[in-house]
Amino acid sequence: MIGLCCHYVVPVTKRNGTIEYDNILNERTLQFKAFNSGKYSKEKVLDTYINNISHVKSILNKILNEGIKSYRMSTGVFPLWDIVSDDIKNNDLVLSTLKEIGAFVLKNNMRITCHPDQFVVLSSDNPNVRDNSLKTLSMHAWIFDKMELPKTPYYSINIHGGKGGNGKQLIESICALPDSIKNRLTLENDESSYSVADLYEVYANTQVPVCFDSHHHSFNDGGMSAEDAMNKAFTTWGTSKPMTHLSNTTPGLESGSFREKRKHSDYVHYIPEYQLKAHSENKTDIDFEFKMKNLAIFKAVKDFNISLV
DNA sequence: CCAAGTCAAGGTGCC
DNA sequence: GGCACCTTGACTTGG
Repeated sequence: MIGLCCHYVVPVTKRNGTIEYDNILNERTLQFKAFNSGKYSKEKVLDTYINNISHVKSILNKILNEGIKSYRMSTGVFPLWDIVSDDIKNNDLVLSTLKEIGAFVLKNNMRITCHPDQFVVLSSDNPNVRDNSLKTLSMHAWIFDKMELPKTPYYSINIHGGKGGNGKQLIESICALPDSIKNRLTLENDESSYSVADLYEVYANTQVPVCFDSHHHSFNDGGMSAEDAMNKAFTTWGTSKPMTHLSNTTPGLESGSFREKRKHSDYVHYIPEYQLKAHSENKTDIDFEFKMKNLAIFKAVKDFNISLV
C-alpha cells in the first residue's frame, strides 16, 4: 500500500488567477500560553477536538474512495492533550468518533499510523524530556486504544532514535514503556544520529521494529548498502508488514549542502529500485513524504506504474 | 485582504 | 551563538 501523510491538498484558484494548493484537512490548534491564561473555554477545547477528529474520519472515507488505504495521522488532532481535563478527552462524541474510525479502518483493511513530533526523545539525558516524551506517546497510544486497534507495529507509533550515541538510554526508556506504547512502537533511521545498523542494536534489545527511510539512509548509511539496510529492517517486523518511507531531494539541490539535500520535493522523481521491487512483491507499505501529498501519489501511480494497494 | 510576528517542547548541522 | 530544519503551519495582530 502507498501511504498518505497527514494532509490532503486541492488546487484553489485565487481571485488574481493564480493557483494555490490548500490542505482540506482543516485542523485547528490550541496554544499553550493561551490555555494557561484561561483564554479557552471548555467548549472551545472540546469543539477543537471534535472538529479535528471529524476531519480525520472524513479524510479516511475520501481517500478510501480514491484507493488510498494507508494514512499517517497528524500529531495535532488533540492539542494540549496532556493538560486538558479528562472530561474533554472522555467526551461521548470524541470517543464514539474514535471508535467509528477504528472500525472503519479494520473493516476496510486500511492501515493507520502516526509519527509523533521531534520533541519525543526517549534517549535524552534529561529525565523531564523523557517524561514529556512519554506523555506524547501516551496520547498516541490512547488514540489507537480508543480506536480499538490491535497493539501491533502494523498500526505504528513511529519515532526517531533522538540524541545520538545514547542507545543505552533509548533501550532503557523503551523497556520501561507500557505495552500500549511499546507493542506499537517503531524506530526510523534518521540523517545524522541513528542509522539502520544503530537501530538494529536497539531492536535486538527491545524487539522494536525498524522503519526504513530510503532518503535518510542516503545521508547516514552506517556502513550498509541501502538494499541491505532495507532487508535488515524487514527482519525486525515479526508478523507485521514492514513500513518504509520515501522522499526525494528537491530537484536541483542533489549536489547541495546537507541542508539543501534534505529538503523534500513536491512530487516523486525517483523511487529506489529495491524499494519499488519490495513494494511490487507486497513486502512493504510505503509512506510517501512529498509536499504535494495526494497529488504526488496519484502522479506517481501513473509515472511509475505502481499499485496503490 | 495580506504580511509579519509569534508560538511549549529537542537535537543537529550549517553559517 | 543563532538559525533552519524536522512528518506538519495556524493563529493573532496590524496594516
